[in-house]
Amino acid sequence: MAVQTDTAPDRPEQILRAAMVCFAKRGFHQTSMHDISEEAGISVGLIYRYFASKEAVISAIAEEHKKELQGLLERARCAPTLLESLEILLTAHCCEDQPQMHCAFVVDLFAEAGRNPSIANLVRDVLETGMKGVTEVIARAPEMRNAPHGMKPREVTELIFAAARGSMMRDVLEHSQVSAAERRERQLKVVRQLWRLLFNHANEPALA
Amino acid sequence: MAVQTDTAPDRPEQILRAAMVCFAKRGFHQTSMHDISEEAGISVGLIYRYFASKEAVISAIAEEHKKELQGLLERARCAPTLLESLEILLTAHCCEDQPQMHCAFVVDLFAEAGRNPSIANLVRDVLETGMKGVTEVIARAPEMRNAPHGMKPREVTELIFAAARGSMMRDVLEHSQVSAAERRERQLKVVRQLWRLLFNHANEPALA
Amino acid sequence: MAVQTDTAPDRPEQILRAAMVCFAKRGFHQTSMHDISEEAGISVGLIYRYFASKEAVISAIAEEHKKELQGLLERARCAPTLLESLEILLTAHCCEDQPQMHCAFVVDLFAEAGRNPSIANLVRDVLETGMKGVTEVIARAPEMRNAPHGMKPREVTELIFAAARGSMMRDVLEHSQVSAAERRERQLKVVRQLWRLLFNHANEPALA
Amino acid sequence: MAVQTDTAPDRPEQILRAAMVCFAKRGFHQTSMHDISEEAGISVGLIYRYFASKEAVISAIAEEHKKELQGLLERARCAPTLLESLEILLTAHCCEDQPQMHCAFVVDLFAEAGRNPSIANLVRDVLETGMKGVTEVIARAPEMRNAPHGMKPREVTELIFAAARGSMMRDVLEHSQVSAAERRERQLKVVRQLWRLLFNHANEPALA
DNA sequence: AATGAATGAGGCTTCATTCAT
DNA sequence: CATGAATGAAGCCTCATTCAT
Repeated sequence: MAVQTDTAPDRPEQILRAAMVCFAKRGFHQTSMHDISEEAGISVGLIYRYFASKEAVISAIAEEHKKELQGLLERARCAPTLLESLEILLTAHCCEDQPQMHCAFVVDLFAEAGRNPSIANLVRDVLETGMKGVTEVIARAPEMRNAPHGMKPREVTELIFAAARGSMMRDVLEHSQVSAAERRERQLKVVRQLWRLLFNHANEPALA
Repeated sequence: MAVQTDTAPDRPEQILRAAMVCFAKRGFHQTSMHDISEEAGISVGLIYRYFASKEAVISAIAEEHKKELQGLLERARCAPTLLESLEILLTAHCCEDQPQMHCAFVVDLFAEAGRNPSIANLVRDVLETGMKGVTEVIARAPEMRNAPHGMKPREVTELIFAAARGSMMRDVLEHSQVSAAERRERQLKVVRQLWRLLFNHANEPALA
Repeated sequence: MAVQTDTAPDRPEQILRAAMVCFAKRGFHQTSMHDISEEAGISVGLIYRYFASKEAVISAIAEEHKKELQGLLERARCAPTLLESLEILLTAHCCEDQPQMHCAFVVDLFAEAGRNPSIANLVRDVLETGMKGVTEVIARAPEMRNAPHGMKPREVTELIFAAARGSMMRDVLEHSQVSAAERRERQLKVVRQLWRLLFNHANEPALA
Repeated sequence: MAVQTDTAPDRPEQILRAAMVCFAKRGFHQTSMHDISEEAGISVGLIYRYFASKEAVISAIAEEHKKELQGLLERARCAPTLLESLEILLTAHCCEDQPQMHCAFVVDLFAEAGRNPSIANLVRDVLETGMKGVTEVIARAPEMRNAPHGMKPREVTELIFAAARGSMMRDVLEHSQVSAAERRERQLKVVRQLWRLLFNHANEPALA
């Protein structure tokens, strides 16, 4: 029924994608509306037809970030083993192709959340969603049964997420010096260490 | 010979303290030079007698952050047990009195580092200093001898720092909702869990 | 098809004209962007849509000055006698109606050229264009054939231009005290004297 | 009687010399009081003990310029021949050693005179003094008796000064590209041409 | 006599936002 | 729906001038 599906552009989507690129490159407050309009290939005024203000764009992006994270969660949930789930979750920020979340953007988002309550609420919401999902996955994991650490699933999740966020912050520092692939490799090593710490039997020898 | 020690203000210090307050409250790019001058109780022009530019103020703060971290490291090195060392290191960002580093500021600093190479270098430098120090502490710790995880000291440090940074990011989200003391308590719990994971024998009972 | 030719203002032109007025009145460095915007009846920001910076405005004016000089040159080239050519060239700065070059502005331009290499290049370019044109006019003039001074066309041009510039500098001193017409009259006298010196036989009687 | 003649510095003189250097280098309005104080090796505040304002410094410099020009005039008056007098007068701006007048400064002075009436008065005064002196020299010159041009001494002076000023403006454009010696050489050629035009018998062949 | 810390107005420039077309 | 010209507040920074020491 819908005509011109390929010629009628989804303006909001187009704008958000452009904004995402700019935000990841320069941060929220270093990005001007003109930057976004240029990246999107449209006029400045048109942005205001779909978003009330620059802040609205930022919020919308945070919403999109939430959806991406939900998708990620879904993929993690479907992974055959717990280790693979964790690998998916913890290295998501390493692949910087596609409309994926760049680590610089996420760090900026948290920084913004520190001052802007509405962003903070959004980010908290995203985070809680993600953590609930992961907590479930972990609670169901057979590895948890023999885990020697005595931590509750939620506690494990907190630790995992903290490590993931911390790695993201680190990545930001080496953004242009290390390739995404290299970072991913390094990150995977850390995930496996964490996994071994958490779920392997203590007497199993480390393999590397 | 120097009289009036109390009336002669240390302008650079005064400015940096004011800037720190503003940066923590609003972030670098949301803080105007006027904000800083007002917070410091001086005129805008006076800032420029001591700092060449706004960026110079940011860099100077980062330098100060480095010194604080070095002091923290010293204290951690002197702690009687490894667990106490880690507690000092990992919860430093929780006490927000005194000229201490606010977590919001640190997250903003990392975000800025993602785009500004000179800031990135500074932060990398600070980080490396901190990590070297902690790696030494860990390498010397008797707990490492019986550690079942097979990780090298540096690897352990990386994990610890990632968790610490990740916690800081989380803190940013709840800045005004949770008291520093509460956050500290929660954070200590995580540290102990991490410590147990890393250094305690699996069959040893948890302490706290 | 283009309607409203009278309501659509040529912004760059409007800005340059306003800037010209301000620069002639106050000099480059005494003129603020606000002065220009006010003189043009527009907002400050709008200037930046058409010119990248204040310096760009100065350069653009210098370019326009070049074009005016080329027009002047054309008119001089078409004059029936050499004397008339010279009168056109040497008294151009006396009539301060129309979008013409004010002498105060030109003196300021040279002063600026003394420190700003990019302006210096522009002015040199303008000057060279003018001098080449005049040299040609002189070389072709029948008066040169019997000229007793033995100077090459280029040398004559240099002298003429020096005298013209020197007169302009003088004019600057009496800008508001003497009318343009008076200055022109006085200037014409000097031109004729120079002309007689250069091209008339000594025994020929003065004309004016 | 005067003690410490060599240790007690003549502050006003010292300040003016420094200001002169700065003005020649950067122009009046690009020179800050701090620039001057630095060049003079004193504090900013001290300048205000001797001069009421920046404008007062500019005026004082113009006064000094007047004195220098008077000295120049004296030397020109003492020259054995008219040609030598003219050479002294017209090439003064070429030697840029000593506390002499730099051409960039003079052009800037005229530009300033175009807007600042008090400076304009000063410059006019200087100019008139100079022109009177030169007119006298010319009136007395034996060359004037046989001069074929029929110009009055004052008219000749006007022409000479115009050419001199015009040359100075030109010099400003090539300030850093041509050495003072080269400029002087070139300038001398022009002076001699002008002299020949004015005072040589028409039938004398040009030599150089 | 001399210093230089301190002020604050003002200059250049950017940018979120509006609106006529 | 779309454009982009236009606005003006605000940001960073400079600088003439003052004044306590």
